[in-house]
Amino acid sequence: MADIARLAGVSTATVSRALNHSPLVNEETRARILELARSLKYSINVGAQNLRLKQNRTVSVMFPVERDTRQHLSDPFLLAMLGSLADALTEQGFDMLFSRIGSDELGAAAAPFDSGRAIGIILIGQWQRHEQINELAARQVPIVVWGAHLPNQLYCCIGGDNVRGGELATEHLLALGRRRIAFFGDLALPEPRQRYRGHCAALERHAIAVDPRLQVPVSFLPEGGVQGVLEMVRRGHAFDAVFACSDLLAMTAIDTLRTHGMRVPDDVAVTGYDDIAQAAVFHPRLTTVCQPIALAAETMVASLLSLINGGPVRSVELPTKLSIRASAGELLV
Amino acid sequence: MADIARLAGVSTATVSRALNHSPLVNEETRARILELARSLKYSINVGAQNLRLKQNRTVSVMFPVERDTRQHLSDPFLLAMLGSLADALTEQGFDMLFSRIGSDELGAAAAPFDSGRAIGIILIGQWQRHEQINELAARQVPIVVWGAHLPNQLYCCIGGDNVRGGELATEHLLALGRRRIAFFGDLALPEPRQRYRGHCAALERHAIAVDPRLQVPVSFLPEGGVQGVLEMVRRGHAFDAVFACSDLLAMTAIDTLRTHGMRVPDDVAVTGYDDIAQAAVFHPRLTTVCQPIALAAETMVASLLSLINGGPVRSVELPTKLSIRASAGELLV
DNA sequence: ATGAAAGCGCTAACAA
DNA sequence: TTGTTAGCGCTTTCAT
Repeated sequence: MADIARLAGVSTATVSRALNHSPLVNEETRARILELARSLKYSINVGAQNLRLKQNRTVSVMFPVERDTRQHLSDPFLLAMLGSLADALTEQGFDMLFSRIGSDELGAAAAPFDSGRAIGIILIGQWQRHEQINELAARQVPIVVWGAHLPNQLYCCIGGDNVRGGELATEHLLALGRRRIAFFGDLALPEPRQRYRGHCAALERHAIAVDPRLQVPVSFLPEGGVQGVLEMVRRGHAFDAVFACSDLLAMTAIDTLRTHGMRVPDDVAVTGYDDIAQAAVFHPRLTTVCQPIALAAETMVASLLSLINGGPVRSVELPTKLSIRASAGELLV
Repeated sequence: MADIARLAGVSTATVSRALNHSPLVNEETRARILELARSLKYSINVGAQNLRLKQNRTVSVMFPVERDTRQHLSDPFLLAMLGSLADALTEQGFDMLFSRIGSDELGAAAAPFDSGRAIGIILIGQWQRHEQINELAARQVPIVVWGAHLPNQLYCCIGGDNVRGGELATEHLLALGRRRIAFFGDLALPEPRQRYRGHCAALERHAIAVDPRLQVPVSFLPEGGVQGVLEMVRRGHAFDAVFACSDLLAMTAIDTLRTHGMRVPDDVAVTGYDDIAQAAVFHPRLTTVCQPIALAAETMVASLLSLINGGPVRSVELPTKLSIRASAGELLV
């Protein structure tokens, strides 16, 4: 900027004004300055500008990673969420600072905010760290979380209606005549736990006893589907359906079922969760609970901005619906 | 920082020194300052620090998006690449600034660098913008690109060995007795073009004429696979195999083939490209050309850092191999 | 071992 | 319409 000022024979203040389209600057001077800036490929130093203006247009998006498993980001659902967040933020003129973070150190999720790099945090997944996130919110860190609604939640939480999702999938399986539905999901995590609650509610409505031997605690990693099927086989407990807590799990489960000579949906009906793009072209096409990714991203961004502006914010449970395809069998109408 | 200085009864200079573990500060003073900082949840303002130190630990990752199609980021391969880049950057202690950018405005890809927000750019995909990227490199913008090696390439380019990949897949299909291989990919883009070259080379080696009626220009969008199959059906030109330029394309193609009553691999053998995680659990399991994503990300990050440090940088073609599974048929040994 | 002062690149009062 | 000056939060020389 100093260079431009010297070359244009004006002060840096005038250059600053010209670059910011201030009406206070002479038309001819402005033209000269802009031309100079263009030819020098000059861009304002955003860091210095932010410092001076005490502003910031960067949002930090945090992706928790299970430390011990050294899993890399593999679930297409989460990845798609990331893409939609990038879209939503770009739309609002914000940059996205993207970070992985160990799920055991969620307390450090506020670092980009504390250090002034970002004006707020979007956290994708709460894991078992409800309390730690609550502490951040109590500290006034602007944070929005993708996850399940929990009691005593101080932070703004956006998520699908997991109980309803659990009901929808289970009701569908029951309508198709399935009675022994294996549930693949880790009840230590809030979202699977709520889905399981919906699942049990549906069973009870049909006067079917909840059988704990049909519940298999598997992680969201791709191997989860494999492990779930192997565990059921090991238990030797009969089952005619699988409720998988993600499409990724459903896909690996179906592959493993097939390896073990079980036909899908004939022998075992399978429902997934998320409705990722590939669910529609998987074979058999996945019947799955649809989570509205783009809407989720937009809602999270809008909530965060509202939070930052001191506006009202409420947690939201996004509507959920069932995408009926082939993997659970055809519904006869 | 001024707050801490006041509370500790020292100058900000001392606080700065204490926080940066300078040996010049009294043990007891340091302890008092650190304790104060902890209790106030104080973090150094990175923007100001960068400004003063003229340093920066942020790398910009740019994702081109086709403007007209308003496609959102949907290819699992690209998404996985993003995850691996995040890992590789975190590993090296860098932050990742993530942006979408219209593929028609790649000239603006250097904006985060020009404005001092990032020390370098990683661009995922070169599209038809070879010249524009060359201009950036000529301007000394530190940039590393994922894409195909091209003549007169001034920028550092990391990519798979596309010609070899094309050969591998085609050789495999030929070995399985296929002779009329449809090629799904847009030859206007460098990577598909090189794969096609390898494809043709393999055909010629087997004295099979290249038939342009088997070449279908489809985009990398999910619909590409559908369109490819529909176009082949429309042409009414017999084919017994499909070479798809991505796994996503292969999957949607297989689904569409099935819809049209063609069995895979019995009637039509299909090979994909990328070897994404889901390729292994798709049905039939995808035979596909493997691109080493994690290695790609590490190489790009290492190259960029080397470039920034004025070290030597060369473009790299990463080794490629075929993951043989079921979608092209079983190879009899 | 500590403080005073200058300056990183920018913007906004205030003055001219 | 333009320039001078101060200061955003930090680090570092130089002095003490």
